[in-house]
Amino acid sequence: MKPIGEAATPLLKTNPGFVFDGGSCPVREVLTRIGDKWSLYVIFTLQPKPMRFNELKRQVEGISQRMLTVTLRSLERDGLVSRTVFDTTPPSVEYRLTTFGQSLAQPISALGNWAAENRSRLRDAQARFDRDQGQGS
Amino acid sequence: MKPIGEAATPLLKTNPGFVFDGGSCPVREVLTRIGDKWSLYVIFTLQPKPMRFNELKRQVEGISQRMLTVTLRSLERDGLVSRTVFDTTPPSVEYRLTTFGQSLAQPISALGNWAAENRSRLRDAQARFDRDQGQGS
DNA sequence: CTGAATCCTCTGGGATACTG
DNA sequence: CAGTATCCCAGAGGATTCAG
Repeated sequence: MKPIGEAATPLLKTNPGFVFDGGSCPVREVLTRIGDKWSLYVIFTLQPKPMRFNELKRQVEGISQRMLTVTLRSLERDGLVSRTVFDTTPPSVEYRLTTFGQSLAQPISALGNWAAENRSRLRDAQARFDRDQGQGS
Repeated sequence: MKPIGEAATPLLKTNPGFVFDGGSCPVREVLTRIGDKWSLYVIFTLQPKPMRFNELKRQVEGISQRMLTVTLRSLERDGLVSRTVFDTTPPSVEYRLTTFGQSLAQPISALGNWAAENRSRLRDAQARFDRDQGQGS
């Protein structure tokens, strides 16, 4: 009996077969892990302060409850986020970035900076490309 | 959708207006663009030197021909990669990173460095998590 | 050699309903 | 409040085929 689900319909892919060979590109490994639709946003949102589930869900508005759960589980599994349960009358769970998770936020910031600085250039290039394609120069 | 960071964006202090929004969050925009399965690898592979299609395909081994074509088109559209056709008897096309593309390689390297340095820790955390889950205490 | 087009599969992920 | 379990669909991407 697996806690997360049967092999047929796994909520989380804790499947051990996903690991590539030892010599694989680490970038690929990392991007495969946190390059999904929500991980980075959750990490970012948790950076300022720990949050509870619903608070987090509100902040990362747009995320479905399922994906928030899945994403948090993944991040927890990676040791990037810690999960603390308070067995109060209304159950509350606090999620917070670990030091490890905070360290990941650094390189992500670099990418974010690049993105912020070059977004317009990117869009411009796209527009030009599309225009040229249409007219055939 | 809606911004999840409110007005406060504590992580990227260097970038005002760095908000997680589908339309205004540059990180999301960039990741949506080059956060696919192959773009980064192609950029990486092209970083040392320009390459032709098949050579590139060999280097990024594992990529399908279709995805290489699609990926290159996207990168070209974004102005990250330039495409030069040599109308020789056996047609050859050279792809090379633009200066713009090279600049993107920088932040990606930061992420890559983090990945390389923390891969074992990541795996360890995953293994521990999975083990704990499996035993169910 | 370079690439476009088609087919088809697999999985990410949203909506929803149900537990404790 | 904090999840968990199903259903289901869109889209990414591999394999294959055709074309310049």
